[in-house]
Amino acid sequence: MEERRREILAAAGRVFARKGFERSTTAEIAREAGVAEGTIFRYFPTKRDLLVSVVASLVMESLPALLERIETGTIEDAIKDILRNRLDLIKENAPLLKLFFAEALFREDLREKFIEEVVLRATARAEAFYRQQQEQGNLRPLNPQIAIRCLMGMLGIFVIWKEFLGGDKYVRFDEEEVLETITTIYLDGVRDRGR
Amino acid sequence: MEERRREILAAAGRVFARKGFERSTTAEIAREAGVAEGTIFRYFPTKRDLLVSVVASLVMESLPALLERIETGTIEDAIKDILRNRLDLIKENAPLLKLFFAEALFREDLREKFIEEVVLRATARAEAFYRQQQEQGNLRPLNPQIAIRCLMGMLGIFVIWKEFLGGDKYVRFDEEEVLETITTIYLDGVRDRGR
Amino acid sequence: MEERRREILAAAGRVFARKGFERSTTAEIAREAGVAEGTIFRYFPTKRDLLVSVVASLVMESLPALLERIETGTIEDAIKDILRNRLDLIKENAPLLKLFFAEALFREDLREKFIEEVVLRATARAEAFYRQQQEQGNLRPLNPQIAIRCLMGMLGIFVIWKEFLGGDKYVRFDEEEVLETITTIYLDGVRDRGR
Amino acid sequence: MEERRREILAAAGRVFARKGFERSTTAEIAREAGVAEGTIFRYFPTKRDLLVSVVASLVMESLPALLERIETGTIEDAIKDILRNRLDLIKENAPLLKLFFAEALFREDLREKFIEEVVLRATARAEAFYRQQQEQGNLRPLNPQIAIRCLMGMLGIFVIWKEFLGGDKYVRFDEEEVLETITTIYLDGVRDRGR
DNA sequence: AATGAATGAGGCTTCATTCAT
DNA sequence: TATGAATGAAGCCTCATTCAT
Repeated sequence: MEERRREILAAAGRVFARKGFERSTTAEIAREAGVAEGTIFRYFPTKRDLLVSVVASLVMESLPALLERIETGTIEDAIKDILRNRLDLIKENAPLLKLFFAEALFREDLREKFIEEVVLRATARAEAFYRQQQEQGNLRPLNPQIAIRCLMGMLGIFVIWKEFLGGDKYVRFDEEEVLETITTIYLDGVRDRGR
Repeated sequence: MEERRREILAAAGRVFARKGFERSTTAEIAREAGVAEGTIFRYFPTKRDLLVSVVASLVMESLPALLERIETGTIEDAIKDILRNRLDLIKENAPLLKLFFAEALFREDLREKFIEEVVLRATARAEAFYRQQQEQGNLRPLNPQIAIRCLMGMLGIFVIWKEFLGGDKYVRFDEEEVLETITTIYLDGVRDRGR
Repeated sequence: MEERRREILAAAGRVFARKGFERSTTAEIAREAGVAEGTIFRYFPTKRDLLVSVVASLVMESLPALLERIETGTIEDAIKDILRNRLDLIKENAPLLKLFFAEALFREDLREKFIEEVVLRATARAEAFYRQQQEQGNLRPLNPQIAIRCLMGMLGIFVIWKEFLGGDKYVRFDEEEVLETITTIYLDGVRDRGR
Repeated sequence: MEERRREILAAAGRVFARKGFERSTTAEIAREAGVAEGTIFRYFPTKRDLLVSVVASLVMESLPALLERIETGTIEDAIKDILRNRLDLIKENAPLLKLFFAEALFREDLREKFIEEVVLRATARAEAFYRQQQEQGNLRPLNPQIAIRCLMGMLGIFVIWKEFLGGDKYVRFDEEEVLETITTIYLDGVRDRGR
C-alpha cells in the first residue's frame, strides 16, 4: 500500500531529524510509524535507502519555501526583512534542515540537489538585488557574489549556533539585537569613525 | 609518553577523516598508530574523547601564537591575520573538521566538550580583543559576542561552501578577494557613502 | 514468547549457580539456553537484570499461594508453613541464592532492584499479616517490621550455616527440631515460666 | 622490603573492603598503596594471592575480638549486653567482615578458619551460658545449640540488613528498639497472653 | 502482505599481567 | 628492586536484517 509507505517515510523523517542517521534505529522508526520492524524492509531494502527517500521528498516539499520574497524599501529595511524572513523559515524547518545539511556533507547526489535547487537560486536573487542597489549608488562596488555570501554567513553562524548546535545552552542571543547588529555591521562596518 | 599520545592522535585524525566517526573502529586506529587497542584507552577514556581531542588540538594549537601576533599592528592587519590563519588551518584539515562538524550536529556529548573547551575559550579571547579595541575608540560599541561571531560567520560560509560542500564546482572564489572583501565589509560596511 | 523467556531464565540460573555471576558469560548462558547471544537481550536489558530476574522469580513464585494458605488456620500453623516453604525453596536453589547473596554484598545496583521488588514487597505482606493478627489480639503489639525480621533471622541463620557455609560438617541439626524450636521460641520465648 | 609488603596488604584490605574482590582493580590498590601497579606483582604473584593474604591476616588480628566477654546478671541484662557488645564489635569491623564473609562463601579454606576460629568458639561459650541458665530453671529445656543460634540469627539479620546490604536506605531501624524487641521476643515470644 | 522474534557479527571498553628501562 | 607503559584477550551489548508464521 502506498499509504503505508508514506507513513514509514514520515516517521523516518521525524526520527532522523531528531537523532541523525547513524543513531536512529529501525526499531524506533517502526515504533514511530506504528508498523513492525520487518515491514520497513518490505518498502525500503536497507536503512540507507530509507534515508535517501526521506531526503529526496524533503527537497521537493520544504526547501523551495526558502526562496520566497525579496523585499524592497530602504536598504536597511530590505536587509532586515530578508534576514528576518529567512530566519523564521529556517527556524520552522530546523530539524529537517539540519539532517539534510548533515547528510549533504557526505553525499554528492544530495549536495547537488541542495546547491542547485536551493543555494544557487537563492543567491542568484540576492545578487540581483545587490547589483540593482549598486547601480543606484546605494552599495559599494564589491563583488556581489561575495558580498551576499558575507551577509548570509553572518546570519548563518547564529542559525548554526542556536538551531543546529543547541548553543543556547551556553550563550543565548537576543534575536532582535542580533539582526540589528548584523544589519549595522553589514551596512557600516565595525570601525569607529566618530573619533 | 607524550610522543605516544601524539601518534595516536595523528592516527585517529587520519582514520576519522577517512571513514567518519561511527565507521572508524578503535581497532583500526590502533593498527594505524602501531599500538595495541587497549593502549588507546590509556590516553583517551573513550572513543568520543579521542575525536574531541583530535579536533581540539588542531584548533587550539596555533591560537596562542596567533593572538600574540595580533596584539601589535593595525586592526586591519589583525583581522586579515586571523582570517588567513583560520582559513589555512581549515583548508589543511578540511576532511576531519567536516566530519567533526557533521557528527557534532547530532551528538550532544561531542558538542559539549568541544564547545566548552574550544569554542567558548577561543571566542572569549577574541571578545576580549574586541573590547580592548573598543575602549581605545577603534571599534564601535557593539555587543562583542555578536560582533565577533559576525566576522567568523563571514569566513565560515566560504569555508562551508568550498571545503564542506565542494561548491567550487559551481562558483569558485578568489581567496584573496574574499579575505579582502570580508575585511573591508567588516570594517566599513557595504553602504556607499558617496566617496 | 513467554516460553523462551523461561528457557533463558532457567539456563541463566544453572550457569550462574555453576560459575558465579562475574565469571558467567552471556555467551555461555545463550549456549546453555540454545539461543543466540543477542536473544538474551531481547528479554533482559542487561546481564545484571537477568540475575535479578532469576532470583526474583524464584523467591516470588510460590509467595502468593503461600500467603493465601496462611490466611486460614492457627498462627502456629502459619509460621510453620512459612518456615517450611521458605526453607524448601532455599534448599532447592541454594547455590544460586548463595551466589546472589555474595554478589549483592558488593553490588549496589544488584541490591536496589532486588530489595525494592522482592524484599520490600515480601516483607510488606508479612507485616500486614502480623498487624492483622495483632488487631485480633493474637500477637503482641511489637513493631511488625522488626518482629517479622526476627522470625526471618532465626530461619536465616540456619540456612546460612548449612547451605551457604556447609556447617553440616561441624554441627548437624535436625530440620524438624529446628523448625519446631524456632516456632516455639518465636511464639513463647525461651524464658521458663515454671510450668 | 617487608614494610612495602605490609603497605600493599593494608591498601588491598581497604580496597577489597570497599568494593569486594572482583570489582577491585590492581590499579586502585596500587594507587591506594602509593606504589606502581607492577610492584604489587613483585610481592604477590596474582591478585588472588593478594586476597588470600589479606583475609588470612584479618583472621589473625580482628576476629578474635568477637569472642570477648560474656556477661552475667539478670537474663534480660545478660542478653541485651551480649547483643549490644556483639553489635558494636561488628559495626566497627563491618567492611572487612563483609569481605571476609563474602569470600568465605566460596572458599573452603577460609570457611574452615572462620567456622573454627570464630563461630564454634563463640557459640560454645554462649551455649554454656544457656545451659547454665537452664539448670537454674531460668530458661526452657530447648536444644541450646539451636536456641543460641536463634538469638544470633535475630541479631544477624539486622546486621546484614544494615551493615552488609545498606538497607538503611530503604528501612531504617532504631537500634535500641531492635535490641529491646529481640530481647523480649527471645525471652517471651510474640504470642499475646493478655487476652 | 505483515509480523516480530531471532540472529550474530562486530564494536567499545576493562584490566590482570608482562617487561624494558 | 621498582616502575608504569603497553599489551591483548575477553566480555557485554547493539542493531540491521532475515524468515517462519
